[in-house]
Amino acid sequence: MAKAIPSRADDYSEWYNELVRKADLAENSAVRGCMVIKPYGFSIWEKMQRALDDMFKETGHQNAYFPLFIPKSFLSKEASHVAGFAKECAVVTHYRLKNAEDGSGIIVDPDAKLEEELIVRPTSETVIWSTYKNWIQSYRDLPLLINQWANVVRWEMRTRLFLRTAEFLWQEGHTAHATAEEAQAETRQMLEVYATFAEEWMAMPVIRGTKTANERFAGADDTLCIEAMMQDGKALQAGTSHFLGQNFAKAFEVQFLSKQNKLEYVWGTSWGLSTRMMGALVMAHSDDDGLIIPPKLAPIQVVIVPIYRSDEQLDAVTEKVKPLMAELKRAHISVKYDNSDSYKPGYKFAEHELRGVPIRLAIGARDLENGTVEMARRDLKTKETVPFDGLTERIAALLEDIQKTIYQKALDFRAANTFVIDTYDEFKAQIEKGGFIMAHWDGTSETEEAIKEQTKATIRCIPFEGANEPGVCVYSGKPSAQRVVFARAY
RNA sequence: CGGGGUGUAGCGUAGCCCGGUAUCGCGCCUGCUUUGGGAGCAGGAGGUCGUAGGUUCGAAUCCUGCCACCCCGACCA
Repeated sequence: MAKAIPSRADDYSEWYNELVRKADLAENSAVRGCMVIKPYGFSIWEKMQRALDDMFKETGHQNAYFPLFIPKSFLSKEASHVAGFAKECAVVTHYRLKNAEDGSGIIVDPDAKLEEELIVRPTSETVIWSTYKNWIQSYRDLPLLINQWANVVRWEMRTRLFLRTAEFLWQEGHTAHATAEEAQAETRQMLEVYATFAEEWMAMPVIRGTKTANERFAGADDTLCIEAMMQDGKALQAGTSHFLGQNFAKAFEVQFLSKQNKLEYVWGTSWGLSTRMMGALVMAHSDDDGLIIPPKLAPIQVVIVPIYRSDEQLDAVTEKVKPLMAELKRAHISVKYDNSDSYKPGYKFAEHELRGVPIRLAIGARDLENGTVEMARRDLKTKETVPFDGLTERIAALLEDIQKTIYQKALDFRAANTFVIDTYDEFKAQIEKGGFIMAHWDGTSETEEAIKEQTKATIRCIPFEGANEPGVCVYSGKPSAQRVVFARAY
């Protein structure tokens, strides 16, 4: 039978799109640039949410919710912020529909025009800071550590499932602090939360670093990010954490009285991580047979497929499986017994591989006789026959091993596709082949722009670690203090 | 918004150049046999060919407008 999904090597975009659809994660909606996240895809997102939310709580944050609509005037208060988002905003201008007088259908009632247009939030800094103005008066009100889970809308020219949709789900943290140092520490701390999430939960290694001025968030003094490498060698920005300085505090007049009884502007941060991570999950680990979901994020960690010829055999297998399932659940391992009679085992095997279930068990008459079970791991596609006794411990250990193995595989892939380069000719040749390029940069926007123009490569980040040797810029030959990460990006 | 491509059954497609109301596969329904890697056979249901016009005795096919989607660019998490 033909492969369900095109090979990664043929056309990476096609492979990605087909996989997202076939694995039942999401599909295009009838609404331009939006997507429908299907139940299976959403269950993975829920696991991501829970993991992140726990880490936010551990670091002292609370959840809240702010409005979807932003009065136009709010958005214009911070000059660089509005400049950054103006081109991609959905705008509400009316509040009522009516039947057309000529009977041609429903039209917007021209009499129902809003006094002031509402913007569907592309991000919530402005509504939130206008609220913070009322919440903060004293140093005793600080720090204010708030997160919200929400949807936002950015009217992108070109969309792509999970990676860039007109509407997407995310969390956005917005904090206010008494000092710049404290806000900067918060920015750095939340980046580390994201990095931990990416590496320990998603099994996806990331480079932590700072964005250049060109790539900085609109309204921030400093933008930190984590960058991951996808299997086609392109970079994906997986999370950002911004130090907002006093920009929003000044724009929204958020001031507090300090211990010294001085009126001061607060210092802000914001940080966000979106459903784009679902795309990252697909592109970081999957193979031509389907998804490979890290065990820690898999909605189903173990699937059990019974092999039988008669109802009696099925009953016998079911009796054997029942106590095992109870035991797995006690060990907090999620398990599904796929006893549907509609499909044959081979079909079920392929289906669960497509969906990325980490471990598959197959049990038939032969196993009942021998006290064994066939255990298959999704990541390496290997299988072995193991004793039924002690299965729970074996499965727990294997889940951990799979989590480690796919992380290591991604790390090795990144290492094999990261190149230290010192001449512009080599730079241009390598960027065509993909991967990360560690090169010196003179620190100017002109050089960054010129390289982007000529090679489509951008500076993904100025990494915190591992590139701290002086040299000369690969483009201009001017002095450089450290190497930066160049790549083509999503 | 520029450049390219596609729109035919739930999904994937042939037919279009050279007009005569539609091909094949998957899926779906029924029955029997199957079940340790995507089952086999037999029978069956399902399409105003994206949409609106035009040309013609006759349009999936030719012409024009519109719409949608995909890929490449600009924009971006």
